[in-house]
Amino acid sequence: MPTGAAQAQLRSVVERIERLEEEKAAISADIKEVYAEAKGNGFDPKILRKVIRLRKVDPSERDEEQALLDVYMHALGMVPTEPAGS
Amino acid sequence: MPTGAAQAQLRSVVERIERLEEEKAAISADIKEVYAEAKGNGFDPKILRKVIRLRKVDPSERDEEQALLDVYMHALGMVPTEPAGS
Amino acid sequence: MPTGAAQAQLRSVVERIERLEEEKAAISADIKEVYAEAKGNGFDPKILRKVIRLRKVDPSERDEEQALLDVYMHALGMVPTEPAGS
Amino acid sequence: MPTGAAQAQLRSVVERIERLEEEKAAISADIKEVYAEAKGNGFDPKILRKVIRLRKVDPSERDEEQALLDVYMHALGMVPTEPAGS
DNA sequence: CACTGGAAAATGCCGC
DNA sequence: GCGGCATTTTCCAGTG
Repeated sequence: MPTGAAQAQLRSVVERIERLEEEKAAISADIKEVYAEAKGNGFDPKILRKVIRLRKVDPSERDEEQALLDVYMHALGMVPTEPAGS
Repeated sequence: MPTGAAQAQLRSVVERIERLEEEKAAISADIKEVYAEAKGNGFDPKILRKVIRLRKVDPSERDEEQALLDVYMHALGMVPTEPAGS
Repeated sequence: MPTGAAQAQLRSVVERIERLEEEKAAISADIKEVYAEAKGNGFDPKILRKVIRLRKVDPSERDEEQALLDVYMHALGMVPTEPAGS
Repeated sequence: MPTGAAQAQLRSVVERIERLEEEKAAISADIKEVYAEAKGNGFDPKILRKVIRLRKVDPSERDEEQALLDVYMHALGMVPTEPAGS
């Protein structure tokens, strides 16, 4: 393969990534700004983050947490024959 | 302040943040994809990341850190990575 | 300060850290071994990790989760007259 | 297999792992402490970490990576960090 | 053997 | 200004 082609490809890759990272950084800045603004309006950013985190994990937990709970109960020796939640 | 207003504000904040985080996640996925594609074309992702990181810090700072690193290495009796004969 | 002293100090620091990291690595290896052994006895390592993680977060959640719940209720518009904060 | 035996085994596994993780956390704390102390004595923790990382990878490998990095940097028109005159 | 997921490390921010 | 915390990024092991 011609070296020049590889070089062009490398430049392309690097530039694309850098471009995307810029966009990402911009979004991160926006998020930070929203938190700051919220803080200015009297909301506690830390708690805000927690709430948002909770909202994110809640849906995925629905099916997974249940299975995990069973295991956890096993570890404690509390194995009811049938899990209550249907 | 009316409680209702605070509530509306909170909802707005949370929704805006969640929206932004979605966008951010999408960009992250894009970046990952570019790395994967580059890897498929024979580029080493690890080195790629290193280059991109280096490009982010301005050269003077880079030199500065390097100088300090050299000092530490000397103090420890380490040879400061033989420069690849320019 | 005499350069020689700084050099000696640097060596000391580096050696102490490296020593500690060795110990840490040894412990990590032990942990891995326990997981491997458990797997050999029919336990699923992945689930095992999850249980252990759960056991770790549980205690801290006790007091914190409660406060969080309040906030979460706020987010849903269920605000009691007075905010708890001092 | 008797359930009771499995249960006992599980408890044993979990307890052993938790014990080891405690020890590991203690060591991590020690390491942090050494870094903090070193910083108090005028050493740059960031560079310190870099040196220690470098000492971990054997020199041949280090050179190899460096060579590849140089190739990439050249392809991108970056000057490969002027070596600090020996 | 590549990929996904999780653990560990490092960087940056926030509060004191 | 510094220490601590949270987030982010990187690395590695397990898995298909």
